Amino acid sequence: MALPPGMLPEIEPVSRESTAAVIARQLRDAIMTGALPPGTQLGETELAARFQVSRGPLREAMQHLVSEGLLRSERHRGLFVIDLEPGDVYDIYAARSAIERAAMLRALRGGDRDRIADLLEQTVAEMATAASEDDPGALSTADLKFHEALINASGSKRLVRMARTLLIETRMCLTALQSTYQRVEERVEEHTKLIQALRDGDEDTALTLLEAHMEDAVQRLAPGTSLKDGHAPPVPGNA
Amino acid sequence: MALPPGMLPEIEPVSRESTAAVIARQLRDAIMTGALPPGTQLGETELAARFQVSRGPLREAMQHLVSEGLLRSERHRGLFVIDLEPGDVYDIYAARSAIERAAMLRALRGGDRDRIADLLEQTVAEMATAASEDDPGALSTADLKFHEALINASGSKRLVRMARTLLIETRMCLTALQSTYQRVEERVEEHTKLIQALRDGDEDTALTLLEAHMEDAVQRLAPGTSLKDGHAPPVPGNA
DNA sequence: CCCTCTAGGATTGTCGACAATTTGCGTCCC
DNA sequence: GGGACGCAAATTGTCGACAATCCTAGAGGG
Repeated sequence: MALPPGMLPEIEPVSRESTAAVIARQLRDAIMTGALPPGTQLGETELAARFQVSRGPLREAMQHLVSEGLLRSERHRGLFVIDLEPGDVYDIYAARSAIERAAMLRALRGGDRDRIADLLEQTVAEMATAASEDDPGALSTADLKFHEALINASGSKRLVRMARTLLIETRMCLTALQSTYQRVEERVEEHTKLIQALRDGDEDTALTLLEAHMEDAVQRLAPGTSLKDGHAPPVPGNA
Repeated sequence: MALPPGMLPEIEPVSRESTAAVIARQLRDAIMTGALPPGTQLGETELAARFQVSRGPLREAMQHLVSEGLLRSERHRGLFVIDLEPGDVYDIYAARSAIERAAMLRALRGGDRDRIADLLEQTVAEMATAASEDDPGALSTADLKFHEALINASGSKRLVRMARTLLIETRMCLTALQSTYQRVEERVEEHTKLIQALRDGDEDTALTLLEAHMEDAVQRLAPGTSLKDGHAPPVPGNA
């Protein structure tokens, strides 16, 4: 209490994060960016050696990722990075559509629309920067950040929690099918229009644009499917 | 291959579930039903002794529940059952509204509406039975089963995954505030109308009814809040 | 030549013990 | 008597080793 407030802002224990959390985050990033391609088997012993920790904390990290849906565990067989099938692309975007629609609604009605819009515009600026530097990875990251910010702005703990995995999976989709075939200006434009509708408090437009945004993405990543159908086609196959 | 197909249906390894999964499920049920009240501290050593397992698998189970949001972990302090604040009730139902709306949409458009409706009617029958036996616990369970069935019927892995925790939290709400103050007939009636709208393929009615259903529940459990507002009031406080 | 059975290797699942950290209480000094 | 310091108990975090289980490769028999 002898310390004057304002100094040493946010002093925190030297190790704020648990070891397992650190490992989980690193693996998450590796999966997200494609450093660990889908289907890869993760050996506990090998990873424990690489991270310089025993198998205990590592197992905890793995379990965490399993329950998040990023890893698939086969008993007595091993852990594998999930591989996204065409149907999953549909499923991910359908779920995202539900979550982000709700987040948008809360942002629209919860007040502070301008503040939220400002935050979002910041991420769009990042997108523009990444686009001008021709860095597709950074572009995708900024894109995701936009949606993450939107959901955070909803103020709903549970929407945020549920969206975390979805956004990672989205990133996996974008990494796997890196050819987005979309002009960057168009991509930025969609987000900008979304912000404008939010700023205006125009619910119908905002929700419609959001839906269209998702629909666009699905049709780009998994041609032939549409969110408007109730179910994804069983398996497009390898035709 | 010597066994004729059709016999011994679904023979499975003696231990199909991992130890941690069994423990997690048991704790989940205990939390759900209120046997472990919110705020309870769970000591690893004590639980390990009770379950007759070492702390390893038990820790895994705990971690699982933490990442599901049912337990709150404080580093070097212990694990506690989450306690739901008034704002959480709002948050839970807002999230449920988003998920179930999406599920309903997929059920409506995905075909097999009649089959789904039949499944749902089965759970409503369970509700009626529980009501006639004046068993509020069973009534809540059947109620949850209705919504679980609806979400399962959507066929979306991710909607199902996200809903799991939400439904458990809902059960916690119902247990904590057991006085529902709602006539059982009314409760059954709401679900029945929902099914009818689904059967008819009447999207507008179904979605509206669903929204109203959630709104009703929120106003009953957390009076003074409404899903129509963007944010829950910061904290109703103890006025 | 194909199928079956068996032995080996490798991986996960489980356990008990040790180390690190936090909290609460008792003591000491002012 | 009040406050700060320090010790001790309890709890979690971590580790290495052992046991159980599963896949694979190879030999043997039909």
